[in-house]
Amino acid sequence: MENYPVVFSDGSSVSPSSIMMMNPHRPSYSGADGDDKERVKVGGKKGDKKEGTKKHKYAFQTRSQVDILDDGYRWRKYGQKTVKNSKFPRSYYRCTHKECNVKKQVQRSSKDDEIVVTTYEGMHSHPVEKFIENFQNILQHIQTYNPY
DNA sequence: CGAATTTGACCAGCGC
DNA sequence: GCGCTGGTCAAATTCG
Repeated sequence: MENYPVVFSDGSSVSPSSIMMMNPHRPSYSGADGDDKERVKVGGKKGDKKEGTKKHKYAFQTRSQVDILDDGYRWRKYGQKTVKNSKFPRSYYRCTHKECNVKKQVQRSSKDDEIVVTTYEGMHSHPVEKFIENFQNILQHIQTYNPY
């Protein structure tokens, strides 16, 4: 539906570099989009203004029974909504940082509950709180789950 | 006690 | 113009 790059890890062509792209630890992290002060639509309670600012989105489809993949950041769930296309509700997470407006959305496939689609939106403007030395190991672990 | 989570309500966009 | 879907906030609750 969207046009943002999608990386499939359940197939076999997983791209860890794509995931690392949102990791500030990488020197190449800066360059994806210098627009981290994007104005996103925030509810409608207050006088909000919808800016035409483009917001980057990255979707990752992983095969895992755990929807919460620790990527080094802390996430605070701010909502849960049921999607008509899925029997399972979609969870909305947000980075628990002062000025970090990075959002993360986790959705499971109705057909394959083991398939979890994680969509990252925005970019972290702060260093990783928890450095995961086994980050790539986690990805490898996910790939290992490939039954094919 | 503080922070994160839960759940319902509210709002905007799109379709009809 | 109304209704539906999807997305976010806010208050209360629970967890650590």
